[in-house]
Amino acid sequence: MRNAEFDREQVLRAAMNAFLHKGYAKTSMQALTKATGLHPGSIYCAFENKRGLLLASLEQYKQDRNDEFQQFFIQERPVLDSLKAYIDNIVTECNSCDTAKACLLTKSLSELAEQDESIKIFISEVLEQWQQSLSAKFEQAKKLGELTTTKDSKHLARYLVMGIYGLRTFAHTHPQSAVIQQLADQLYEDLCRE
Amino acid sequence: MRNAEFDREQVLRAAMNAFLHKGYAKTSMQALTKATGLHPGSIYCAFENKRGLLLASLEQYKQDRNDEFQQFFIQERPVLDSLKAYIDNIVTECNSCDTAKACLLTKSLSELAEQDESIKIFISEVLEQWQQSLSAKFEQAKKLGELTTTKDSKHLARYLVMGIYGLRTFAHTHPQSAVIQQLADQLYEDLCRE
DNA sequence: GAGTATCTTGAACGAACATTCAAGAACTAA
DNA sequence: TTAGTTCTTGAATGTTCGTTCAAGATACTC
Repeated sequence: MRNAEFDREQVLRAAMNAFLHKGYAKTSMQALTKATGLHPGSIYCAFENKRGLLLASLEQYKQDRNDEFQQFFIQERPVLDSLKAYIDNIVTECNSCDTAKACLLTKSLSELAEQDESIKIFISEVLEQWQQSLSAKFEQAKKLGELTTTKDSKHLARYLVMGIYGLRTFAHTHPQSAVIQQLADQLYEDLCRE
Repeated sequence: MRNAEFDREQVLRAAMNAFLHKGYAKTSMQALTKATGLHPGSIYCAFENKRGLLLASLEQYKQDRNDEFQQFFIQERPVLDSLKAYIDNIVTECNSCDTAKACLLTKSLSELAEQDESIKIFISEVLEQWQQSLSAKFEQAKKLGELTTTKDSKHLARYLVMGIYGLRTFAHTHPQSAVIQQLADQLYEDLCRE
């Protein structure tokens, strides 16, 4: 017996960054061996092929994003304050370097949805879960009396998700602009209105 | 002397569809020769290379989209009615086949922004012009008393653009869903409020 | 410490890629 | 009809791609 030598999470984060940077098609195996420090054989042994490495990276990305999400709502403060902090964090991402302003899930979805049905389904499910988490937070805010609106929590969550998608795309044409924060503020305001 | 035989617009629309369908990297020259009906030599003679064909396609896409935009506002009716019809048309696109729900500009931006600065600049400028056209319509609606809001027209245009970006991404995970229309309606409502 | 199972290594593979170019076809002008 | 110019054709090119696999290295078991 003998265990693999590499750190799986470390490898997957390196692959994540590579895919985020160049997209799936343009990220060559050569680039992936360089980024991960693994030789081709090891990658194929551990992840079957390039597609498998993307799937594993998406899975890791999902977990990382999930953990991050939980962190924002773990603190003792109004739910809406946590939500605002969560949105503002996304704004910060949008105003940072090119790699961070994109979301690996939506980027991969856009590139591969038409070519790979099962990847499309996987990503759609992850995004749906995220939406449901947000919906639960809106519901919580309503129950605690923080939020007074007649609108359905699920609708609010969808609207926020749509806004965040839009924000990220918008950021591509507006590097480090105060406009992103302005739009995010407007979005938050519209969500919490009446 | 002798003129080229092919119809440039027809060729560019075929290329546009190919790029929209598979993305730039995954659209091979072989696929492009098939889609356009042109032989490699003709493409390289007319557009220099694959990248040149994309640029020409983007230019054509810009013109087509511009013409389409103007059509919505040429009719004699309240500006806001035209705007609503314009948004609803996008909803229809989002609910149609996979190829139509994406925008070639944002799709190419997402794929190539980090690798090709001049393509990024070109696309950013086209999107900025679109935003300004929308801004002008909001301004017009204000002047005509259709819209009563304290908000800056440019801000409204940015918010709408963000919403449309988000709508298109959202549509990728929700094929032919009533939810898209619901979100668009909410977006329009938020824009025209107070 | 010998034997064995597993992991690592990286050169080698065929396939697919963007691009080229010389030969052939077609149109124009005289 | 002919000469000249331009466009079309598609096989060939060199490169890069994802993937394989046999040889070597390493750790565990008994």
